[in-house]
Amino acid sequence: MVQRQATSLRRRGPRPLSQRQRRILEFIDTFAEDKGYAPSIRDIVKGCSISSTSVVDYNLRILEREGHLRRDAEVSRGIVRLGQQRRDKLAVPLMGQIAAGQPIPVPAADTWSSLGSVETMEVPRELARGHSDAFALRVKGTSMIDALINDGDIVLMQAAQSASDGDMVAVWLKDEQEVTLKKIFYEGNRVRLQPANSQMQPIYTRPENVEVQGKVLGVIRQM
Amino acid sequence: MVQRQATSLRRRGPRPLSQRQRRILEFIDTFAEDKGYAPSIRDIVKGCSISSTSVVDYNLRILEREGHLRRDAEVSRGIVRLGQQRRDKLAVPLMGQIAAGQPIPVPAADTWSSLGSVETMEVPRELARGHSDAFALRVKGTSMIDALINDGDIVLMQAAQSASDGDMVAVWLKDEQEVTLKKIFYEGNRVRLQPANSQMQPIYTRPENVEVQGKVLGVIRQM
DNA sequence: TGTCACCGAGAACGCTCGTTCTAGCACATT
DNA sequence: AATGTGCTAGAACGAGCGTTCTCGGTGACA
Repeated sequence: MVQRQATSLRRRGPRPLSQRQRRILEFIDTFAEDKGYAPSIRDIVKGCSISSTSVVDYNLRILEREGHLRRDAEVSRGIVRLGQQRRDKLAVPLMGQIAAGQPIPVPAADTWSSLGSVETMEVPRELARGHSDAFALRVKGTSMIDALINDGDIVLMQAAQSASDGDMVAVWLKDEQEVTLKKIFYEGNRVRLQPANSQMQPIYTRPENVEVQGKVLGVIRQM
Repeated sequence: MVQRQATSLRRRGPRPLSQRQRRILEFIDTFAEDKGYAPSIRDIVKGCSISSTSVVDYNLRILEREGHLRRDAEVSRGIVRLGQQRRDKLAVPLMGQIAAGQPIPVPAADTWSSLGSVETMEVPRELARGHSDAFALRVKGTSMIDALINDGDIVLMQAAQSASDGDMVAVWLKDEQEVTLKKIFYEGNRVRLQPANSQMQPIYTRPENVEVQGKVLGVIRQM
């Protein structure tokens, strides 16, 4: 098991977690979500393919010292996860607005993971369907109305440079200088952009003119 | 300990809990909230001033049978409380479908509080805006498309018999024998039903023809 | 008066589980 | 080469804990 970390990094600040420690944390979460109570140390042994309880105990001490969980001594299943939002909600950054006249502001990896000051909102976990790097945008204007998206709606997005046929995507149309949300279909030497509203007509354009900016995971509208 | 119940009452239906059983349930909740994990049977013995673990076991069996909690056999602290929502997420019952041809199935108070088998989904608490008796419906068909609601969308509803001007409501149109989602405006001797889509025309009808069935709190669409 | 369902008490059995002790390997430091 | 640190392994101890068995008491019903 080669997962050693440079010692120099450990001297100062909170230490990065080893792969095994991250695995344990993740297992504790999924176990608790699944069963409704915390795993025992031997549950973790089995769930993470570890050979001994002492290894788990050792790593749990570290995780407790680093503030990721709390343990009550001598208490079965006394592990309590700390500092994480509720299991069935996903906190996504609300990046700003999406309007017809400008590209969408894609989060630059470190923009909000280090700097935690961006507004976030919680969405049902089912909406994101496993995409943990999702982000949200508030729609400005009614230019997306043929995609059944109104002024003020919130779209849950995932950054992407390409898409598959039928995906609902945010595309930047270079000629028109605007973004729009449409279902995308690649048809040989042209691209069909199909509104979600069946009563509306699709847009046909050249492949060079479209630039996929992200996939739409869902829409939330508050009345 | 005088807490005996009339035997005749026990024969049918869900039995009322004894004082001791209510005490145990309450203790489980406060313990879990306080510590972050479920109490052991001996914790309950101490916390409820009971003299034996078998008494707790006996009552826990009853509580499990009555659906107040779930127990995993042979698992320490394997008690999981059921039927109570967490504080900062909102679990709403997914009542079924809403289609144009039929009224919405309003939850009849006891329909899902006793019978716990209905599907539930979790929504962002902001969406419900304080309405804790909200419920959800899956939209069937594209008849609501002028309200920017598509086939498969989920609408978060609150039962209501009346509405204020500008509310987005589900109304049952008696003459047309269908439900639709519109913004409602009372204009003297007529009612204006305005689609959310500004490109669509409003419907005007007689007040007697409309029957408000619920307010729309929000819309969730999953791609 | 006897039977039965309901309920509580006490004790013992045996698995569950946290803890701890010893040992060993890899790598860095001195 | 000697020492220290980070980490993994295996095993055993002992307390925690769910389960179950026996015994007793109370009230309802016939």
